[in-house]
Amino acid sequence: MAIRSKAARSDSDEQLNERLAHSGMRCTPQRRQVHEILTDKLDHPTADQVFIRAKDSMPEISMATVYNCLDALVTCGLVRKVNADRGASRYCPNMRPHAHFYCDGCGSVHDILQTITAEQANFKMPRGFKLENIETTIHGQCPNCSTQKKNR
Amino acid sequence: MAIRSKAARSDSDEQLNERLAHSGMRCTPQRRQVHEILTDKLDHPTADQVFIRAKDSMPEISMATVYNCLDALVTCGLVRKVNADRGASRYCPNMRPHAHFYCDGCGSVHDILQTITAEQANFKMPRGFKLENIETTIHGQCPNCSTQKKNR
DNA sequence: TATTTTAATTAGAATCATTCTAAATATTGA
DNA sequence: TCAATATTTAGAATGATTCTAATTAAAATA
Repeated sequence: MAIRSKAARSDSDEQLNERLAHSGMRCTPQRRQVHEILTDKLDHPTADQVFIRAKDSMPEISMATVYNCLDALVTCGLVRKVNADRGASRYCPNMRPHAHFYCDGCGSVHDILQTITAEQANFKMPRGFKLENIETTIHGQCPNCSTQKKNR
Repeated sequence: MAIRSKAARSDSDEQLNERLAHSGMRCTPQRRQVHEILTDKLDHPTADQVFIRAKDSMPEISMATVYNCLDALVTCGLVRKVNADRGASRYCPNMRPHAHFYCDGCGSVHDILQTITAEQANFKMPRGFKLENIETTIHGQCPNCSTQKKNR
């Protein structure tokens, strides 16, 4: 069950509305639903997982719509698409700068609320290359996987 | 045309041989060919591009073999698989620690011979998470794309 | 409000990159 | 040489995603 008040929900709903409108897109029940799924549980689900969760309360929703909704949310800047390998893309509603921890054991993704800024990194870019954004992915073992490894 | 001496080539050939053997794999003409393609031109080609280049001097080679060879090279530690988005994987024979610059204009990938170490980054990992490796991807515009953008 | 325009949803086909399968070849070791 | 093992090959199968065309919904306009 979602642990947010009605007020909090309608707040984020308004923001959703506004952001979509700003990109010339409509706020539909499906987009609201997909957005809610992402903000409810911050586990970086794949399109497939979003589809399964969405069907609970919206049995008619189609996979194509889930992709459309996710795209819309990415386009209007409410969600990030995360790709650590060539597996299915994952979606993250946390738009503050942060790094992603990627468990090489089970493939789970977790936010690490820190980043490396361009200044901090002080990359000497070759002539002509324009640095716009630094993305940091940390690979390792999540708590589950690292204890399992020990006990083998 | 490749700009390396025969001596340099046989050097890397020996290394290839050794590394493959170390992982219990054989050094076949196809693997040699794929390895040479990667070291010849450091443009991070996709499996598809490697396939096209390999066919020049080995018209019989199959896509499955290219994948097999690339896997073999990755497994024996001579090549890295690079994934900046969900497009085709790219392959990089530079095994020294370095970051990748990814041009959002044309999708080209370039090595940046610098990295961020775990110490430098000083990530405060949540309890139980084991950091093993930090991967840095820089997004931006390559020289070509950034001048094109200006002149529009 | 009725009508037109535009956007979004849907199911299913198509596509792309990759992996799998099974048969044919090549290589290594006994 | 013969057996065991690894590699290559073509093509089928898979997984994730995108595309297509028809339908439905929403917004804008008359």
